[in-house]
Amino acid sequence: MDSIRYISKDDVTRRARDLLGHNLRELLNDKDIDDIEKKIGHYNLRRKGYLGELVEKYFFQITPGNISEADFREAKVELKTTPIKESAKRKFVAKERLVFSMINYENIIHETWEDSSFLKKNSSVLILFYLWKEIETIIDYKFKFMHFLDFKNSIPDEDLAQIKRDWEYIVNKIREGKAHLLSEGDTFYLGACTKSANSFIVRDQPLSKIKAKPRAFSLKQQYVNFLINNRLLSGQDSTNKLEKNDVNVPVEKLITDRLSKFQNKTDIDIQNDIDIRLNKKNKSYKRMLALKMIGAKSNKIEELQKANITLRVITLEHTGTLRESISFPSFDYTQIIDEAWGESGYERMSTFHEQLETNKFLFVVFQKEKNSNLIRFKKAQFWNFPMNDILEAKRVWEYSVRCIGNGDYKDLPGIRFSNVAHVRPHGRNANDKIKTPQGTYEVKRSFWLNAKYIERALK
DNA sequence: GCATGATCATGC
DNA sequence: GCATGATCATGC
Repeated sequence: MDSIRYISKDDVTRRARDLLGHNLRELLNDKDIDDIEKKIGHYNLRRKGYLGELVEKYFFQITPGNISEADFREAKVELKTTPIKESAKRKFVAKERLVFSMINYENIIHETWEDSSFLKKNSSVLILFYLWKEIETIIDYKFKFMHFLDFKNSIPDEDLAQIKRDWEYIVNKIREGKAHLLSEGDTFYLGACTKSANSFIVRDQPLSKIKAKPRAFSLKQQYVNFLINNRLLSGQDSTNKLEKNDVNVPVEKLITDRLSKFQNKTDIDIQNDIDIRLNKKNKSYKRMLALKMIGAKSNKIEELQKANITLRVITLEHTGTLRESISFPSFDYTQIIDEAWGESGYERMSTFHEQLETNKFLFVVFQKEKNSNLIRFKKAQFWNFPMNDILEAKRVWEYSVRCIGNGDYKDLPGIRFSNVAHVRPHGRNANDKIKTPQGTYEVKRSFWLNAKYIERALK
């Protein structure tokens, strides 16, 4: 039974404004605070998942019931609380992806995007952004911004078109009996992120006997950053956007089409074609060339950024083999030993696992010419880590964590340990060291995807 | 040819 | 000043 009625969006907005600049501790009376502390206990006061519930119950004084309906039934508003962090460069950034409702594998295969339960529940979402800080409990988080997200009206058309394609990609994968192979990296803006109390929970899927992890729809962290920048911080309008005649062309196609025009051309011919001169001695020569080929106005491409896609230039030997492995950022020895591979209700999944599940790559592939210093553009390929190989990546990670925990840095898994990934130094030089759990200092290292593995992925 | 360690250039 | 992406160098 609602003690306050919210008939319209305006009613909700008016009340929500009182939250901004404050936290629950300031806004609620002592009795409520007592009640909260008793009911959910000190430990759970650190669980962000509870904040949404508390805001609904104690601040808005509503009790959402049916999960298929919006939290504010009459006003048809869905409420979300989500953390942001202060960042030196960009003022505020999303701390996490924005998670929506669970994907019901059984039912969703019968839906279309237009009449999807996702759109129904989320046609109007009030997002309350709160400032996250390491030490605080959830009733101390201060709310900073609010934003009405209306999928049908407040998302740019071209992004909405991509979100629709993402939704369809996810649903089709379930229709093919591959729910267990879903990965957040499969899609661009809307992802299927794992969501469960721990990594052992699995559920049935309708078209395969293989159990799948529970997943929910989510807007990718990088896309939320874009929303924050553009909607909340009156950010600069998109100067890094690609120019296009038809906004309905998916970015994926736009980029591969643009690049395919240069197929089999040498770097010199390509420069002549687009009338530029780049310094070949520059270490990022090929990367700059690739950006020019795509038609990027700067070294960033908004469409890729929003989708968490990183452009990687790959150079094959003239024989077609790939010599160089692909690196991830270096890890912190003292942190990695406290991580768990999968998620649990309290811990996020390990950084490496997260990188594999969320990152997408745009490989721009060149090949060296025999007896010449010319390179030839071969192809562009979008790629993300296939979930078929995730257990092998886990094996490498687990072995690494064990070595680090034992202080056996010489035993870290080299390229022969696995055909998927390995650990290698990755610092500025041999003196670029960081502290280990044993208190010693070791050269920075990172995970790398094996060159042979990427070579196969490119075929 | 490959494994492994080391380093460089750039831009944030 | 440092992370990031992209090699380079060496030795077997």
